[in-house]
Amino acid sequence: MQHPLSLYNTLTRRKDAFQPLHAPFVGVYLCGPTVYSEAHIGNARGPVVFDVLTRYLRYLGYTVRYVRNITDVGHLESDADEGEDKISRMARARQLEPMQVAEQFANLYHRHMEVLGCLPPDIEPRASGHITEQIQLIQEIIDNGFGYEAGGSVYFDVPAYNAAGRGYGKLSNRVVEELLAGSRDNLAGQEEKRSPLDFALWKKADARHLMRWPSPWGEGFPGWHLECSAMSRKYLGAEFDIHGGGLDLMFPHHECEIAQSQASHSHSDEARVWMHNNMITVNGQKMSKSLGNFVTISDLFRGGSSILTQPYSPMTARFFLLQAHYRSTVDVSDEAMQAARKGYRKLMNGLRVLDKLVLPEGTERTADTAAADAELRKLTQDCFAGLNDDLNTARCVASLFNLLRKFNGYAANLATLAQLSEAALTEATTTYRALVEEVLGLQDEPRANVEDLLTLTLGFYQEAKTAKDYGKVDAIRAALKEQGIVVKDTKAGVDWAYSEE
RNA sequence: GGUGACGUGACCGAGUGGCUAGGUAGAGGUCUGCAAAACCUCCUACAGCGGUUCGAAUCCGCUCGUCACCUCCA
Repeated sequence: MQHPLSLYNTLTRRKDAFQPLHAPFVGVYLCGPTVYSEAHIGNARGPVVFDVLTRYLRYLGYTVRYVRNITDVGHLESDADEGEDKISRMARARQLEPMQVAEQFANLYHRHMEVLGCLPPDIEPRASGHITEQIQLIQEIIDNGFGYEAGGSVYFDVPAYNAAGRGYGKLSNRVVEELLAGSRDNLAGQEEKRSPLDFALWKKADARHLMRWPSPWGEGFPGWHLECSAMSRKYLGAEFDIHGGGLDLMFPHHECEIAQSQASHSHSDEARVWMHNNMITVNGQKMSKSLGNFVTISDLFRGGSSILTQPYSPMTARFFLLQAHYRSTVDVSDEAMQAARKGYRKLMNGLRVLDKLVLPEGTERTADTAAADAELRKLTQDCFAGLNDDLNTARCVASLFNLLRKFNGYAANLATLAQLSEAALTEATTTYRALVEEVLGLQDEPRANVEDLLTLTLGFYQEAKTAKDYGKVDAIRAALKEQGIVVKDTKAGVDWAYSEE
């Protein structure tokens, strides 16, 4: 399985050739959504990027196990409130069972991911379903001397961990002393912590808290970062290949995950390669819930938000995201989305051109096809160069357009295909289709309205009938029958119905 | 304050020191009943100032500007 795929690793701050721990198997974990509200388009970037990554790894022949969690418990609103988590809060506000809130948003998320062309993960574990595993992880951390119980809660002892030489902050390039100097000390619950850097592994649930589980330390709920450490270990092992997430999760979330895994019996950084996708921006500013400058995925498809005035289709959004490299910010605007829409359609039109590239009968193929073959092969190989260079989908898309221009040129004058060998052409068209559809995951999105087309056809039917052109009338009837449509001539005029055969 | 990014043409967005990224928009042309699509040609760049180099968008320094993380966040 020789290939030159290299990936940028946040942990080493370098691009390195990708080497699976246990080829041909590859384990990928992506931090999934917290299902307490609807996702916005910024939240879609990670899933789309890692969908392309897992698709490409599979294309390269690896057997991928892709795990993306659902967080339905445990993320605190902030340390300043009474320790109620987001889902509880939403459930209380809407008078719902907390799991009902989680389920509704999880279902919506799944629908959105599907239309965005993201294949479902192989395993989608929920935090609430892995309380036992999380409790066990906490116990291991305590046993290893890096966690302590205080007032029914359990905290991770960052100074002790760091003193043991484990390098807290190595992922995000942070120094414990500086973090201490810059930390705020006016946060609620702080009095229980030995150090302001310590973070909760288990939080005691107060009387109001709806989501609660029994534990050796009393009734409570798991800390923010624990689920990913526990669930990735359960499904991918103590050490696996790739862990992904948004750049804003790097600290503290991923830093804490690594600390937890190192401090548990896993004694690992969880993943060999840590990948972080950059943010979507609006006028240069990060799209975020707290800033309020976000467009929900529903609003994106529906149109009419203050940021995007028009609706944009799921595939337009996907193409838009893939036109930028995942480690760059990407700025969203109507103008940018419209440009993406046209680019996407151009790429789709390209798919329809592929099958037409056939040398006309009777045309002699040129004896020496070396020059044209070499040119086409170069363009074909260019498409992989981008992907292999840290999943640079922007370069890949650009190369596909270059290849497409060539295809369109041939399509305009099929006789010029004589300059090419059959093999080079097939290689190029196969690559184009595979990269667009299988790897980038861009599918044709039919724009035509079937009923409108049908009405149009029935208009021609009526004309033919009036002209007593019964040959044409029968032809239209037969063609529609093929589609499961029967034409009905009634006194009121021409109508149609679905065939009941 | 600490840490880390980034400033590319009308817009978005790639760029490994030397070879036109690409998409959208704009201009001209081919094709065409009209149009669209497609193809060909063209146009507007590398924040500023220095430096290293035969050569810098790409390396170094300074200045200006923008942003991110340090608090939940993809």
